Amino acid sequence: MVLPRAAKTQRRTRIQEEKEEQILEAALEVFSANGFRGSTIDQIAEVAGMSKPNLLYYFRTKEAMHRALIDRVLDTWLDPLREFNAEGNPVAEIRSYIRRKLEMARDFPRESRLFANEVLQGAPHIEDELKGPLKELVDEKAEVIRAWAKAGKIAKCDPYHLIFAIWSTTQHYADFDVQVRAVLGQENAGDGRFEDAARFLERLFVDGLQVREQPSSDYTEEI
Amino acid sequence: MVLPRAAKTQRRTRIQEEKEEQILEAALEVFSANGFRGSTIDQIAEVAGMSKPNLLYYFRTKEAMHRALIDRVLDTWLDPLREFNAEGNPVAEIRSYIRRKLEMARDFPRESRLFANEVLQGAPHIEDELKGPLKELVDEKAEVIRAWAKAGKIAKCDPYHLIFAIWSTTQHYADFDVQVRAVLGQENAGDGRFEDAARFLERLFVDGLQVREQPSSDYTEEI
DNA sequence: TGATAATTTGACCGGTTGGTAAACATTACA
DNA sequence: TGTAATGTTTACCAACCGGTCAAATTATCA
Repeated sequence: MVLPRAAKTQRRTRIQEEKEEQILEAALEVFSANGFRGSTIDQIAEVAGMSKPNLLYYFRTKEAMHRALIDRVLDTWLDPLREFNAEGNPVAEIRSYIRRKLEMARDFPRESRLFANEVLQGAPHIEDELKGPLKELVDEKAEVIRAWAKAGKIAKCDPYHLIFAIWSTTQHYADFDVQVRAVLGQENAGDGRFEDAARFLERLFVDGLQVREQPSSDYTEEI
Repeated sequence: MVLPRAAKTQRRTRIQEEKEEQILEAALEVFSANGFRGSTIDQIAEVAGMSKPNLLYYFRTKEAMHRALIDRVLDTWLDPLREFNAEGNPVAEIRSYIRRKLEMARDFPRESRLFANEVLQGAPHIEDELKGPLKELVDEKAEVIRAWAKAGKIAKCDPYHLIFAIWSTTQHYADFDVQVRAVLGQENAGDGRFEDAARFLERLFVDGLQVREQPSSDYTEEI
C-alpha cells in the first residue's frame, strides 16, 4: 500500500500521530508568521525537521496542511467565548472573558496571528467557519448580553460591538506585538505589558458597562 | 541616459509623476489585500494597467515600491493622532479622535490593512518607523493624556494602553471587515455598522474615562 | 528472520516570480 | 523638423515553489 496519508478511515499509527503533530506545530509557526501565501512547504519542513516530500506524504497539499491546522486550532480558540455563562454575574463574566482572552494573546500569540492573517486577507480559507459556527456562537452570546442589559444588570449597549471591542483590544497584544513593544520601548521586555493591559481593559469595560442614570452623551457638548 | 527611475535628484517629468501615482495606487490595492510576499509585480502591473517591466522602470524592485508606498501613506495615517490637542476639552478630544479613526477605517481600509499586514508579520519593512517617529508621537500624546488625568479632567488610566485600545477597536472594522460582516450577517451591507460602532465606542470610552470617586474594582467581588 | 507494509528521501518537473536586456516607440526641445 | 532623452514592450533568465516519482530505508509482525 502506498497512500497512508489517506488513512483517515483506518486506525492511525503511533508514528503517524507523532509526525502529523510535528508538522502542524511547524505549520503553526510558519503560517502564523508569514500568512498562507507567504509560507513555503520548505520552510515548514525545515522547522519540522523533515524533508518536503515527507510532509506531503502526510498532507497531500499545502492547503490541506493549512486546513488541518485551522480545524485543530479554531475550536480551542473559541473556548473562552463558549465559557461565557448566562447564569453568572454579568460584570464578572465579562471581566473574566477579557482576562482569558488576554491570557490567550500572551500564551498563544501564534494562534491569534494565524487567524488574523487569514481574516485580514479576506478569509479565503475560513469563510464558512466565520459565517457558520462563529456567527452562531456570537449570536448566542450576544443574546445573553442583550438580556443582561434588558434586565438592567449592565448598561444598554450593542452586544456585537461589545464583543468586537473585547476581541480587538485583547488580540491586539498578540497580533500587533511588535508595534506594542516598539511604542512601549525596550524596558517592557517581560510580560508586564499584559498585566498593564489587563488592568486598563478590565477597568475600561467594567466602568463603561455600569448602569448609570444620565446617558453619557451629556458630556459631549461641554466646550 | 537610461535610468530615469533614478531621477530623484532631478526634476520629475509630468509623466513620471502620473505613472508613479498610478503604480502606487495599484500597489496599495494589491499589497493591502495580499501582504508583501503574497503580492506579485504582475498583479500590481495588471491593476495599474501597465506592463511589468514598465513598473520596474519606475521602481527598481518590489521592495522599493512597497517602501515608497509606506512612506507616502504613513504620514497621513498618523494625522488623526497628530491633531490630538492638549488645549482642547479632554473628553471631546478623545471622542473626536475615535470618530476620526473610525472614519478612516471606513474610508481608507486599504491603508489600514497595509500596515496591519506589515505589523502582523513582524514589521520587517517598517521597524524603524515604529521605533522612531511613531513612538515619539505616541510618547508626546501619552504625556498629554497623563497630564489630563493628573489634573483630574479624566479618570486615571495608562495612556499608552488607552491609545492601543482606540487603535485596535477602530482599525478592527477595517482590518477584520470580513469577520465583522460575517458575524453581523448580510443585512449589514451598508455602512450602518460604522455608525453603530461609533455610538458604542464613544460611549464605552467616554464613560470609561469619567472621573468617579470609588474605584471600579469594587464591582469585581460581588458574587 | 523474512516478507510485507509504512515511511523517508533525492532527483526531478512544470509553472510562477522577481528582475534584466535590448529593441522599439514616444516625447521634449533646440 | 531632427535628435537626444524618456518611456514602453517583447523576449528571456535564473531562482523558487508546489508537487510527483521511484528508489531506498525502516518498522511491523507472522
